[in-house]
Amino acid sequence: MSLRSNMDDRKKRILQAVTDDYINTAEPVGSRTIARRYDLGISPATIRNEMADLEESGYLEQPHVSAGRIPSQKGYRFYVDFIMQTSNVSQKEKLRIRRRLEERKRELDLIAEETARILAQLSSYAAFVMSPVSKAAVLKRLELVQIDPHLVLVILIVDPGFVKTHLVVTERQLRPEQLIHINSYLNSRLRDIPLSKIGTSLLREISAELDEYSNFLDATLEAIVQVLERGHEEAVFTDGQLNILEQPEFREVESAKRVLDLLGEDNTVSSLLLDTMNSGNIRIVIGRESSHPNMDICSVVSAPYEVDGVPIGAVGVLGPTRMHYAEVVAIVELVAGHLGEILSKMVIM
Amino acid sequence: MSLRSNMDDRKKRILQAVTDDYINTAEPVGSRTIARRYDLGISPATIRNEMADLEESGYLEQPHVSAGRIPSQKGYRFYVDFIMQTSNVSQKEKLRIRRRLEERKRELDLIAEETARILAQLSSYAAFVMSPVSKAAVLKRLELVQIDPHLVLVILIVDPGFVKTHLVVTERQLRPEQLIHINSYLNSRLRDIPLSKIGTSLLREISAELDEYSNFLDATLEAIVQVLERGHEEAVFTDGQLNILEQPEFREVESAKRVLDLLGEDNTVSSLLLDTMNSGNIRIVIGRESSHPNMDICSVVSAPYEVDGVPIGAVGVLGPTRMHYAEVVAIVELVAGHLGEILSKMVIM
DNA sequence: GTTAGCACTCAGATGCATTGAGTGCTAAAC
DNA sequence: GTTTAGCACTCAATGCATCTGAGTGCTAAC
Repeated sequence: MSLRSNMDDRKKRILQAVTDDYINTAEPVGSRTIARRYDLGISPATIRNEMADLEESGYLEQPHVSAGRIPSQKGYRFYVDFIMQTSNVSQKEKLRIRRRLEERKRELDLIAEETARILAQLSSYAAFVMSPVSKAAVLKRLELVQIDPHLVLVILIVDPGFVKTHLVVTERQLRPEQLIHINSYLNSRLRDIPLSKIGTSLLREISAELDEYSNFLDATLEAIVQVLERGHEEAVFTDGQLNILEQPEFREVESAKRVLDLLGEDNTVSSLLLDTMNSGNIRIVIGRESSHPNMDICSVVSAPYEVDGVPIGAVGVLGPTRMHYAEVVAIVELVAGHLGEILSKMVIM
Repeated sequence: MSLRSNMDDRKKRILQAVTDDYINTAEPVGSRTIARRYDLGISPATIRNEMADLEESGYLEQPHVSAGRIPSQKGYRFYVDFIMQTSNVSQKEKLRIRRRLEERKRELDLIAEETARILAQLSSYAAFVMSPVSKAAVLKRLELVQIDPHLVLVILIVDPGFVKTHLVVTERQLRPEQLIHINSYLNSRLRDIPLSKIGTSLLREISAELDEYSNFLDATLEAIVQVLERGHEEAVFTDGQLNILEQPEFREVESAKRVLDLLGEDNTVSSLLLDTMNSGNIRIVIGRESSHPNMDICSVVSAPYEVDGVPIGAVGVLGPTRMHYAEVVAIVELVAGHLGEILSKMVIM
């Protein structure tokens, strides 16, 4: 008998090799594979013997006798506790993640997103909603409200559009009369300016003019840019991709892939919705009627939504050509109608 | 030759029967099926003849010679244009939809939701995030800001917590001094009250005390309830279910179903995350180590996130037992860390 | 014009042989 | 004692042939 412990170094390396390989390939790992892929300096036969030991002590198992080995639950546990070392994420990656977490979505997008979710649930197919396009929107007014000695709430009133708010932390404490001064100055410079014209250059100009407050202003103005910048590009929100997979025609992985890829391509869906918006009517596209090759097994029902009689966006449902058209048409029309109404109510008179 | 048009009434009814049946069953429809299920008063043989005609004129097609018929694209088009009548949605249903569209999510939930999305993307598995639990939160201050003669912005400052804003449309126009009066009165009644105590009954009381403004108050107070009411129940947000399906172990529809159902059950996931939160440490649960039967083919990596050193929630990733543990552990830790930091910054000092 | 009867077709299920990846065991080599 | 080559053995996966049954089209009777 050897004095080796139950789990010597070589066994560890083999367990690691099996686990790593299986994690990557999802195929049972044989002794030859390990001998080839991992430079352990031992022959397949030796590895076989070790693997047999590892199986006996419960770290590996065999799906069937002539397959390779896979880690057992105990094997994974050992791997996690004693073998693996957590990979470290690059600094750049960390920053990117941080930034994404800090990003806030604009109100309009939230509504579009929620609408997509509702539509998907109601229809049991995939749904998408294009958020409103508002080309001619102007900044109607801007209001600064002191929440706290170091905290100011920026309120932006956009017409035709919405009220947006944003919190800004101030380094230096501002007195109320200072805030009022800044507030009225900003209004005099920004009132009735189209959002598309409010870029970094204009704001930098303003910051220079009011340079005594530049410290506070920079943060505020940056917030304004952030809120407004994305205000005039349309975005499409999708939901219910999972519903698609419930449909028997998409049982086969390939056909499901084709459809999901389709939904992934932004411009396909968004150009379809733009068409619908411009047409001003509910539209049903069946299979190859669409120009898109991958759409031959799908149908789409889409409808525009309007504010003050003007179409400003569109919603749609995608399902198999074998779709519950009657039901879906009713739902799409209903949701488009409601969405238009809700948006009209949010518009400042 | 008959004088009948290309598409007489009986053909229409048969096309309708085939389409309806196929929409519901996803199986090619045979003549016997139609004779049995739809009361057309004709025998299968007659239906066969009609179906042969419909196929010749392109409305139906056969996947293969000994299968039933299915509608062609042209068939669906005819069905949509001339046969189907859009079903109407019940009044009750309409209201329900309307209400869901009008609901707004609270800021905290949005952050949790976005975090889940990021985590799912980074890990390529399914991700979930429990939104922060804040049992002892109190209403620190309440601010009313006139945006417009008929529009008031309600600002709620919660400690420890967040700033929430809500727009209220006022029927009657309020003078600035009236608003200030209401504002200070509301503050005197609500300041430092735990959110859990601010219920409809307290607010109704206040409304009665200030009954000259009750019209405006009712809307405002309702908004407050809406914003705060759900403030102290934890919610779990999930994302990346689709990623799960990409894993080869979940190719089989049944096993995928099991996992997706698991993710659907709120309390399974949330109790797991609560455990993690209370443990205060990153946790790896492998296969049957969990008590849940359907989890035997999955692993979960979860970590708490903290504000001021106190765990207030948790995030997690679910994948097959064959999971990239090293990578996922790093990602989960990173995201939990960032989330805690971001939330601390949102807290009012 | 409608229907019953019947021969015919073909996808899908079932059963059986073949193949090959991978094992465990034995005995030789180190 | 440990490692390795050789070999018989196992069994999932694959390919192939057969069987079954749903559904058709055609013909002839009603």
